[in-house]
Amino acid sequence: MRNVNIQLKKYLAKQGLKVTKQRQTIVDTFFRQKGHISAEELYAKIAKTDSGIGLATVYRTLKLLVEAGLASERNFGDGTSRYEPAKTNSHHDHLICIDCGQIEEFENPRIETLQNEVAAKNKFKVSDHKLELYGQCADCLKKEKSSNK
Amino acid sequence: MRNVNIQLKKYLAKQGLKVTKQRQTIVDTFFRQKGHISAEELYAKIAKTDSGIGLATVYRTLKLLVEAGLASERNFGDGTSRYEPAKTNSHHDHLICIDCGQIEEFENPRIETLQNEVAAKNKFKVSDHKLELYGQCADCLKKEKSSNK
DNA sequence: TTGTCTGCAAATTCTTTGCACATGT
DNA sequence: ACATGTGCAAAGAATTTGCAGACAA
Repeated sequence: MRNVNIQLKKYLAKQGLKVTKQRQTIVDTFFRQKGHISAEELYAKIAKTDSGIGLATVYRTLKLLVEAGLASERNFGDGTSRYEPAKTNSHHDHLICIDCGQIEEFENPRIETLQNEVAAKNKFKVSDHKLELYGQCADCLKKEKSSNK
Repeated sequence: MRNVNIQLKKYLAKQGLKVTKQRQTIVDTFFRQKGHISAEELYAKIAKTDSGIGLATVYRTLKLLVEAGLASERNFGDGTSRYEPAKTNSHHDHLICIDCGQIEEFENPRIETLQNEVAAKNKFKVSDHKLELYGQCADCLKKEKSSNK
């Protein structure tokens, strides 16, 4: 996404921060993949072609992206944080398979509407939301069924 | 909750585990408060009256409760896990204030219904779900308004 | 030039584990 | 008796931070 790069540069400029080679590499790699990557995983991916970038820098850059509003941090229950590109519509949620760990996305405007109703009822001003459904995906259900025969 | 204690004892018996003084203290204290407590906080609460119970045991007991289905573990974005009594209806979700950290609960059957529809559409068998709305609570909004004058 | 960045290793924070002794069953 | 439980301190895992040199503005 060209657009993301421009937004990031704007953000950096505004904050008096610098555009460095490492940041560019990390950001490019991050946005080149679909989503839900951990700092460690991103670090490993980068290390394949671009050794010499430290894990700490990956963490620092991811945090920067979150602050800039270009990425969001999620926590799906294993001990580690995962990051994903912030979609222009942040209105998507996750189906997480507790067997294979696969993460699917979905979105449902009607749920969204109800969320806003709930917030309004509680005089809450919502800025973000997270909805996660944990269970078993179609594949794992199939496997389970055949092994239980 | 008397009931919880009985359930726990059944679980322990079934697993060949023991009912110890420490476990009783921890479990009692845990269920005596409203919810969303971290291991460390629970430990501190216990230490006030009952020193000599180790933090490790608190962690171990909380894990036990989760395994027994009597508590559930949540992660609200700060680095620590929080535990809450598993309601008989697990159908409740959270409003989290990003300013003061206050956590309110709500429940909404219609959201629930839509979640199940989404899952069915994806051939997913849901066993648990987490919905969190992050934003500012009424109090913090009020404070913000008056300080911005 | 000057303040921000970076890699590295050390430090933190949260959580788990190993071990020798204590304690339910 | 015997397996499980406990406290403590040490170990682990994930993330952050201090520092001295490197680099963008």
